[in-house]
Amino acid sequence: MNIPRLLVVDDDAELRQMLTQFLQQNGCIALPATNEADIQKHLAAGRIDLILLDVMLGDENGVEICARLREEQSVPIIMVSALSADSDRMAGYAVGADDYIVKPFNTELLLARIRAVLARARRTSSLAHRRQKAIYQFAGWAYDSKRNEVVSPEGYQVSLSQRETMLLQAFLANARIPLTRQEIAVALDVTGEGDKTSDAEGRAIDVLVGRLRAKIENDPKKPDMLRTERGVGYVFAVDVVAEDD
Amino acid sequence: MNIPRLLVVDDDAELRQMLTQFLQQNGCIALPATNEADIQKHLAAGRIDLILLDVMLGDENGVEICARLREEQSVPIIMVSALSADSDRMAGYAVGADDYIVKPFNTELLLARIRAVLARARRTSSLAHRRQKAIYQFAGWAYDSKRNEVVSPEGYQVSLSQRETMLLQAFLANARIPLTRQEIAVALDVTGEGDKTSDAEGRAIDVLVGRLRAKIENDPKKPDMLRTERGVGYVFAVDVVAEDD
DNA sequence: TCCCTATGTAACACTGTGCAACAGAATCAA
DNA sequence: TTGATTCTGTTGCACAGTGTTACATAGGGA
Repeated sequence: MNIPRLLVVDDDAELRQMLTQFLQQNGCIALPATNEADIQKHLAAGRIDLILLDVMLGDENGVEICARLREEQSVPIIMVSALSADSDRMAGYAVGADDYIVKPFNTELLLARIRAVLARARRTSSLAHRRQKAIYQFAGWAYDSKRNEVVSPEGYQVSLSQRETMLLQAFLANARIPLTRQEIAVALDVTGEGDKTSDAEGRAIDVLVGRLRAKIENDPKKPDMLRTERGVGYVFAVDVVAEDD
Repeated sequence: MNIPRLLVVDDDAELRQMLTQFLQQNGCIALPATNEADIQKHLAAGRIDLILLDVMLGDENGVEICARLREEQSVPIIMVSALSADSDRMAGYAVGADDYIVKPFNTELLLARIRAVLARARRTSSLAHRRQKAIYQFAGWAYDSKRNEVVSPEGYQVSLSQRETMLLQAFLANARIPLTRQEIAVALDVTGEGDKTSDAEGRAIDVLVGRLRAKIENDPKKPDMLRTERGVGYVFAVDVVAEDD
């Protein structure tokens, strides 16, 4: 198992220093950050397993930052705050924080919660770091990722374009989980370079989904597997069996 | 979007009753349990999205149960306890609890944390143990939650919109229990992000009910199943049988 | 009976989605 | 290189899903 990489976001230099040091001593890689721009930089630069986010960041607001991060990332976030009022905690949870810790906190407790969140993320980890399986089967279909072939239940071979293949892979890896256009765009943008929003804004995703439907749905007009979740995105609504090679 | 199914584990009958009722009123399906055997039974019987686990269970110990569950299941667990000492919380997190709530707790906060954990699980979960009741039968009708199809007694297939489906699910989960508009609005807004009152204030619910009636009632003018409870809300006045897949 | 309130619902407006048609980019064959 | 073919994003339009509004109607008490 890899050493966890944490991002410590706090505008109080002393506390930040203390926290990073403490975490380093406890087997983590702790990177300091002071504002949203910092966070984005780190996220772009490399893997971050968890963000420790202070709610009060001078002129920025941790809750808002958390909400924005959630829109595009699924990196776990623990909010840290001096505010213990229920309404504050609820605000934290509402924007998708994974946990909420009130200052001053017992450092051991902090570690325990970090471990809990990391363990959960690992247990359920999604798109990114998952071992590549070779053959996927779903609803009679088979997709061989090695040969990049798709075979229908009747035995016909269907050829998918590169883009369609990537889309199918994204769905196979997230069977039964609704994906937003935003998420799909990110999944399709493997380089991580391009402007992730560009795809999601237009209708490119819709059209692409339509094209995939045309190839793998029995009746593309009434999608059975690749369903629309209005106002959300799309779900691959079948069970997928993945086999090692 | 499915209605979350929670398991409320507590040996105090009164508290258990209060909790399940509160959760039902807030758009969840809440199932009561008193001990580990109960939990195992429910897990084996059908889909459970989250377990609310009291730490003190008479002669059993919630922390140990949690640890055992963690070994084989990845179902999210929120521990509930009267103990607030840091060491106790750490014990909870150490065995893999997703959250830890101290009694007495604000019920709104409880809801917020349940939503947070559910949202997290939904975002990332990929494991396939979403074994759920697949088919509901009522008054000759059948609703297949897997294919999301409704079939009339005569065998005609009826297609419901997403919203209508959610409404039907809410009624199926609360057959014979009158639901207020407020409760229905909450059930339709499982994510809890939107303003829950918005739906209930206007006539949106009424219109939606009308549309569902138009599709599943024999004579929509004289509703047989989906009855109006004047001054209260609506009741689904038929018995519902749920079958495993 | 009248009156007031709750409910039913048609009509409308707004938004999200499906998709055909088009155009530029990429790939391939010769 | 040229021309054909395939891939892929964009655009525009039709339509479906859903909430709102306005008005009709039903219930129930005085």
